[in-house]
Amino acid sequence: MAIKDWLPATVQAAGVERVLAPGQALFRLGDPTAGIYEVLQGEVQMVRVDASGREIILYVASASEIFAEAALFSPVYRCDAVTKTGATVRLYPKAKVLSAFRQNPQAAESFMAILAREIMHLRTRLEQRNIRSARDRVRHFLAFNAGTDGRTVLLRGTLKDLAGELGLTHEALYRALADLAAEGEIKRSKNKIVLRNH
Amino acid sequence: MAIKDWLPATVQAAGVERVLAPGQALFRLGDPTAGIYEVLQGEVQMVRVDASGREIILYVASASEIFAEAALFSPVYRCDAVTKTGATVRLYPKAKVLSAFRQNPQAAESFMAILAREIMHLRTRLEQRNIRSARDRVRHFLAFNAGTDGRTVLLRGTLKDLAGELGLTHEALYRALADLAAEGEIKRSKNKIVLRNH
DNA sequence: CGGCGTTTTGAGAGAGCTCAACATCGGTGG
DNA sequence: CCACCGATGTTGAGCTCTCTCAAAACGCCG
Repeated sequence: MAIKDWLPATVQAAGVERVLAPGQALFRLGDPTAGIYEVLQGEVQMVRVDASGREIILYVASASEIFAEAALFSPVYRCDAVTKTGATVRLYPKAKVLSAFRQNPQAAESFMAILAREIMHLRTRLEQRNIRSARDRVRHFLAFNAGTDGRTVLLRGTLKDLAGELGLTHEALYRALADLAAEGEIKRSKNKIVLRNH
Repeated sequence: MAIKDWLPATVQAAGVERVLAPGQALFRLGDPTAGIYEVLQGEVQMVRVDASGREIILYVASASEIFAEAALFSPVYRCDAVTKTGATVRLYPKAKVLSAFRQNPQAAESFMAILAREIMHLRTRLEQRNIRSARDRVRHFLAFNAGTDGRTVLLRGTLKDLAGELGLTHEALYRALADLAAEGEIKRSKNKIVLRNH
């Protein structure tokens, strides 16, 4: 769900773009919250530093994703946001977003719907990770992401990206797909996979 | 975050309890949405049946958890909710909840905050699952769940439960904890674990 | 005490990871 | 048009780590 589909136009207009150099921090733990961010290009890592100085990664936001939603409801950021490779982000100021929600219950409802859907999606992915077998994990992904016909799965990025999303190495994913195809359970095409009932 | 801490009292009063027998369905794919549910006791599985008749599990809700939040924004349920072992749930009717949000922006904001926090938590858990090594996964958990002193982690349930949350077998968790303790990285007590800087 | 669930330790096997080599594809520039 | 290059895709072989199965110690509660 893209920002432009639910964020009120007035708030969208208030968006501020910012280009981050590799290694640069967008905000740090304890900084007063400015608003929510959308990743336009690159990746932004949310990290927290533990007592012994090690970094723990909380989340890695990629292009088109929103992060720091919780900042709307907290006076300060609860972690650091850093980009390793550089990134472009857009900031939607907290005050503008919140006042839009207060004046426009419809907008608030849309935002809640987005958040609720994201929760559902994350829970499903987490459930997927409970599946040990690479093959079954791929099956779970395919079944859940099948289109309206229940059989066709369109692939967005590369298989390598998909491997990351599934928590597998790309080799394991290639092998699982090759096996499933060899046994006739799926049929692979350029940018899609078709499930076959057997 | 318990329901009673954020759901307006008027809506809470409208909650309806329901006892489910083992194997019973709470709702099915396509049923008109009634509202959101809270699990009081037992477990409720959200499942979807794929084209070839296999079940894919989307989520398993346990005691005190809320599920079907997305139902507030959809006319029909998008999956089945079934309990294997029996459960008690409480239903908060959709109309009551939504009207409370419309009349009371404060309540809407609280709900958004809950959802945003849940997203953050889920993302962190998902990131945790990207860690292969049992030991490092435990480290990630401990670092993230350390109290205000950055060193003490209070354990809520049993270690077995924790193993499930971490996506490890209980044996693997026991061994990882034993190793960390043997190397002096942590100190274990009755219901807590203390990190030691070294 | 007896029973049940959690915690703990042991041994073995399997599955995915790691490292490595190679194929394939798309884009770029001579 | 072709050579080159980088990234993706693919396959092979070995190893490590966790899972699985098993057994026993421990703690709690009736």
